[in-house]
Amino acid sequence: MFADELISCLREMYPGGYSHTCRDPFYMLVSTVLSQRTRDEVTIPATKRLFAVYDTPRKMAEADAEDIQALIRDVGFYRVKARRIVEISRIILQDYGGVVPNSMEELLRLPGVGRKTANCVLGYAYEQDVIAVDTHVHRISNRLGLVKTSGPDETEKELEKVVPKDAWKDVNGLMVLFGQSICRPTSPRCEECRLKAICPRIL
DNA sequence: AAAACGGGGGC
DNA sequence: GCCCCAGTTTT
Repeated sequence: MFADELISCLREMYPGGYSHTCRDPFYMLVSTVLSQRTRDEVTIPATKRLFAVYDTPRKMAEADAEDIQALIRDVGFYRVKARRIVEISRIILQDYGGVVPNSMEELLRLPGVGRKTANCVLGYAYEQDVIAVDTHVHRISNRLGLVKTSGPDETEKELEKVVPKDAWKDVNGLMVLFGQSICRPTSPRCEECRLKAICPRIL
């Protein structure tokens, strides 16, 4: 299967792409940190509860981490995430004048921000051509035989070779939607998948 | 390279 | 009750 075939197929399946609550860089950064190792059904409501109280880097920076913890108790790793969100906000306020940085190098200096989170901010909020590789993207790319890789960093490099550049920023959202509904981590719904005729079903 | 962080949902 | 999950940091 060729990557551009898969991408156009996924675009037909999910015409609007992934529907983000908000593409503001700070909202994208905080919501993406909250989403780490945690399902959407939990993180989306929790992020909305959080921003209903603290809607700017300044308010978040001045917040008590324990008050933030109380708002996101159902999110995985909520204690460390609450502390990191306060620290991230302080750095953005003090070092970047309240504006989320727009380079990989600067984003990686923020606590709790790795390549996946940084690429979500760069791709979704700043519209840069990057591929955010999470477990969905890594699993689906290998399951479909698009790449043969052992880790997310390697997957990112290999996908950049086979995916048309104008689709890079959409790969994550499309594969997350596909991975949540059809090509799930365990017990994928192959019978209702429109790719079943050409899928090698690796994994 | 492996462990640790962690509550929620599927089975 | 057990296993896995929109990762990142630490050992």
